[in-house]
Amino acid sequence: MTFQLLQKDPNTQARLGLLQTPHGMIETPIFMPVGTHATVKGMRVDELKGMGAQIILGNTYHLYLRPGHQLIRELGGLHRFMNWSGPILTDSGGYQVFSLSKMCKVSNEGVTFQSHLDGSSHLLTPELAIQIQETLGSDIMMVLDECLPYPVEKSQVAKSLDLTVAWAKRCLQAKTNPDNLLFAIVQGGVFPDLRQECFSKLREIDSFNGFALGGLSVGEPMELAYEIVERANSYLPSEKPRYLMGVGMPEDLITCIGHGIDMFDCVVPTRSARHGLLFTTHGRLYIQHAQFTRDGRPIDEKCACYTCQKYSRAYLRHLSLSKEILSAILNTIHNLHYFLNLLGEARFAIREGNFSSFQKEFFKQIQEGEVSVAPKN
RNA sequence: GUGGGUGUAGCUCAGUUGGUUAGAGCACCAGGUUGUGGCCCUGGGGGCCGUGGGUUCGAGUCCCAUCAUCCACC
Repeated sequence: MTFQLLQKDPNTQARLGLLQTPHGMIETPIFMPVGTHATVKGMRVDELKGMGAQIILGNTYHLYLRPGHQLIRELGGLHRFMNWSGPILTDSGGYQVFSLSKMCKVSNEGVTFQSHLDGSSHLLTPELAIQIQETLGSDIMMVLDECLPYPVEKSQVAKSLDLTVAWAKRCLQAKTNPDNLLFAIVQGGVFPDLRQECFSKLREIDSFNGFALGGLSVGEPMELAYEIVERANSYLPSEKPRYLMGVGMPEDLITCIGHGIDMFDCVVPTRSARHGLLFTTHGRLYIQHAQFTRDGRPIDEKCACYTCQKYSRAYLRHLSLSKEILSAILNTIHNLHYFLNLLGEARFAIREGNFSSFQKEFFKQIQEGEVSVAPKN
């Protein structure tokens, strides 16, 4: 059994679990930092481990185009290549084909797209998506799916479902390594009935190691996404892990854990860090704001991260405005620490059986904002 | 010293035959950012048009002087 459900919260749908992968166990609920180009931007792997990262995400689309999956295999596989010995989840490349490539054309066979790097043309099939992920040495692979934008006609979403299901089946058949895990992706846009229909068809195939909810947080109001997640809890099998792809903000994570989600990934902590947006116990803080010019306090007085131990808001503001490399590094350390620590606290609360009060306290502190904004100049 | 060029937003510059309330990019300030292109999107504040005269109904624009600055030649 690869997934072990340890505990369920009495008042919410929150779950505590253990997921076994070829490179080790991970505790769920979990947040997976995104390492697109075989690196979590700005972070050394010992720093990642030090702040409690258990599993990271690599991008099939990017690594396939550069430096190439075969090259990575020649150099010992993705783990050795990037010096990360823990578990790695790889996406299928589907999302990036739709979001990054210059043009893409979907057929039953797969998706033809033009590289955003050099314009070269490629055909990504379900079989190739699996082959690339196996070649990289992924611990958790994702099926190739069609990710539709928002808003989109229901009829088009319905039509897309059959393709996503057919591709999922082909991905399963293309899988050659029994050790690696493979997750299916439930699509269906913001339509609960289509979501359930998609799941039912995937369930018939029934050999996936987990189920992901895809195609959310692509521009729809978060309330709609929450509704999809909440409803999915009723039909997703409790004995398999559930992964909400691409989500999200701290508020989204805490809400969706309460709806039974086990795994998340999102670029928000890392990308926001590079743009100066920091997450704190009391909500978001944009470090470039003039109010921090002479603020000698840390980002978050309750935070135990390296950045908060050593540096002031005033210094971090200066670095961010100067676009210094260290700005991205220190901000990323803080944001990732915040996200990973938040999930750690959530797991603790579930273990203690009081996740709902943890949720309430979390939102209370976020909404309160900062008690004192800045010292007088 | 002589000849020529340039002075417009913090910076780099547009600005039509003289015609409403002088614009842009960058910077700055403030929102946004959800399966990563070190971005991107939206809004905002900012001008004695070097200075002083003159012509004109009307001057950033034309004329004179002056100051600053750059280039070339003595």
